Amino acid sequence: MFGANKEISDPWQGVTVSRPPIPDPRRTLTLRDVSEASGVSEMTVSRVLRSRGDVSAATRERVLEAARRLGYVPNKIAGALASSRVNLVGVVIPSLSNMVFPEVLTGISEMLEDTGLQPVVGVTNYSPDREEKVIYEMLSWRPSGLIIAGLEHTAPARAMLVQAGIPIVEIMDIDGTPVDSAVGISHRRAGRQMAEAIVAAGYRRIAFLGTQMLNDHRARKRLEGFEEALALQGLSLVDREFYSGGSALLKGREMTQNLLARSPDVDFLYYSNDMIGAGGLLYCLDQGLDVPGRIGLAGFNGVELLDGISRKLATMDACRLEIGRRAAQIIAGKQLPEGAVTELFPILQPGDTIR
Amino acid sequence: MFGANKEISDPWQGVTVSRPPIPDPRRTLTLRDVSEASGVSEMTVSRVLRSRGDVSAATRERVLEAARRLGYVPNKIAGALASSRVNLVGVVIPSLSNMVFPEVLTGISEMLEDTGLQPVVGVTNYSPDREEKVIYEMLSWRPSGLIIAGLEHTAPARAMLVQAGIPIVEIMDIDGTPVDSAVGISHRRAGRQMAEAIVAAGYRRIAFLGTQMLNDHRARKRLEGFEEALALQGLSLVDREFYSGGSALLKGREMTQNLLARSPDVDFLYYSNDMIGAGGLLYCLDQGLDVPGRIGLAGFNGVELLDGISRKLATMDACRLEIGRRAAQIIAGKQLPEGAVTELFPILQPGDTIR
DNA sequence: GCAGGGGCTGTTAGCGTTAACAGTACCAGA
DNA sequence: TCTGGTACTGTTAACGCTAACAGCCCCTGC
Repeated sequence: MFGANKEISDPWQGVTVSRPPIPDPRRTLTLRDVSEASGVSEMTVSRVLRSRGDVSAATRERVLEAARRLGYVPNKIAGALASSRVNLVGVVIPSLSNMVFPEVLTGISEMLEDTGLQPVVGVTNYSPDREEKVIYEMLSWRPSGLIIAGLEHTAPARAMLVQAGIPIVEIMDIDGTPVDSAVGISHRRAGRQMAEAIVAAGYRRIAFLGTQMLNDHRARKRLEGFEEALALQGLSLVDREFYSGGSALLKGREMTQNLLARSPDVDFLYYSNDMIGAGGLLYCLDQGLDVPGRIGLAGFNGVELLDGISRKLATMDACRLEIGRRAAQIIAGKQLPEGAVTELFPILQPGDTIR
Repeated sequence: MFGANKEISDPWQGVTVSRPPIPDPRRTLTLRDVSEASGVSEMTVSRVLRSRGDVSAATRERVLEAARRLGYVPNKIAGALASSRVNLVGVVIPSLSNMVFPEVLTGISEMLEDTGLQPVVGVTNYSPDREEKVIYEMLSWRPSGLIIAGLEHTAPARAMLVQAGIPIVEIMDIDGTPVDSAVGISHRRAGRQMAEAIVAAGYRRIAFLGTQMLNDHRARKRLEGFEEALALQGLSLVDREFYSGGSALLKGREMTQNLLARSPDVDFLYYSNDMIGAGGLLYCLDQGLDVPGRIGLAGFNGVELLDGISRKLATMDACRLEIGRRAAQIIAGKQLPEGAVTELFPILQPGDTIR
């Protein structure tokens, strides 16, 4: 079959002779077409297009010219099957609509840039079942590695990850046991630290406002750490308010209004993320409340996007960019060892909302 | 080769006999392994796992049990090559870090949900060269369709899209000639409409604040339409300020401060997007300026995220969710015809910042 | 009894590429 | 002159799966 090249003297003649029926002009091109158009074997074309092995300058030029003229685009499906090498890295994250994961992605892409590896994103919407499906789908493309947010997965999902035989990096969180390696921060510790800072600043009647989502384990762990540290000081949350969905800034405003109406004497509001925290801050400022004197506020994430607000919300940077970078490094085999936990340490930024 | 099943009576015996070297326990599994483990042919396993064709309930159960037990994950690379069907839809967008494209993606995923099609995202960072590479990369996976932001592409990129032989949907913008089909709004018209509304409200000394990016064609077209409409009223921009990169809210604040220092008598600020518009609004409010009496403001995009700010910024919804939905529908072959331009019409939301 | 048709399972032949190996031609050095 | 190498090109056999077809068995209806 591949011997057809032998019969060809004029490459153009070969094209029509060797294809019995009328060649469909919009059929997608193969290496074969370029091979026939340039009068060399498919293997040589393959070598030219991948810049692998020695090819004479003249041949290379002829092949490239033909490929360009025909508009040939290689078929990676076939290439991947033949070489059992796939330049894809799966990235499984819960959401794209808050600002945190896009930044992680930026860190990943940045680090993968010069490796020939390409990230492929899958979104789970914080649903464990959906995550399981996304993992299955991703693994079925046999990627070179997988980066996945969080340490909590369904049992089958975990089994798939173990079985996959590729580097797996669980990101964001390190409070748990990774399948392979992990890069992130301790959210429990982050919650504790914030609580300690708040209490040290003299606040005592503290409330929490956050997401309802059962599957946002990182938010849950922060709250657990937070309450744990309060308990050590003999304190507990005065009130709490949960939300789900909707516009974060507006939700923060509404939740804050509700909570202050219900518990007017609280002196600190701890939010599970910066967006709702900023909404709350805007509300407090609109109400003319003395921030941080009468009431303090803090969020989480260090969302740069919000820097333009008149008062800077206290927060903790989640090291998103760095997490993305490190995870990509592990997958790409740069520097870092696999099978280990890389802990990063967020910095508390007191901003203007803690006295 | 595939006849091996005939020799097997005990499925387990077969496994060791038919693989000359010691089978690597962590080798990735194939249909063959499931076939041997369940005592049926590879084809039957394939049928069971794809629920295609008739298979007896007993056999199906046996196969599924074996697949589950082994932890088999099908190899889509091989499947796609054999069936020349790929359930992937390429989505090429310029950025993930402003809020607009994630929402488009949401619309796309939502519509693709029940079609078996899966979006794969590529980001170009507003670089035409990068876009060309991303398109090449995507097409080399032979996706079922491609959704791409904008109508402006390099010549080779355009050629590739034409050649690809798959449905191509160019989204966001319709001011130009699509390769195949397009779904979007007229940014030129959007700019005109906003200018008309501003002039109708009595503002006369109008300034523009926006991105510097040469390759954000939609922002450029909005500005062109805006100036065009001003010209018809005998007006022109009093001043303009550009930025690139950085935190949008903060940038909006800084730009506004600069511009007002330079041109204190402007009475309207037209921003190229809501984020910098919101930053500007916060600045004006902080300065105690009378909005919208002394000075009016408007942005673009209808970013819901910002709804919690005390004063609502005038804006125009870019129909992002709907654009994503329609584009996905075209790719999936639902309802809409290919090869056509679908124009959507954004609604001007005057908010609280136009008098 | 037998034709015809489901229901179920297996076999064959690729899909388009690349790894591994097999040349061939030519040149340098012994 | 011959040996051994280098530079270049071609051939063969997969990669893991599915389309297409080829059975086989059993049942139904005449």
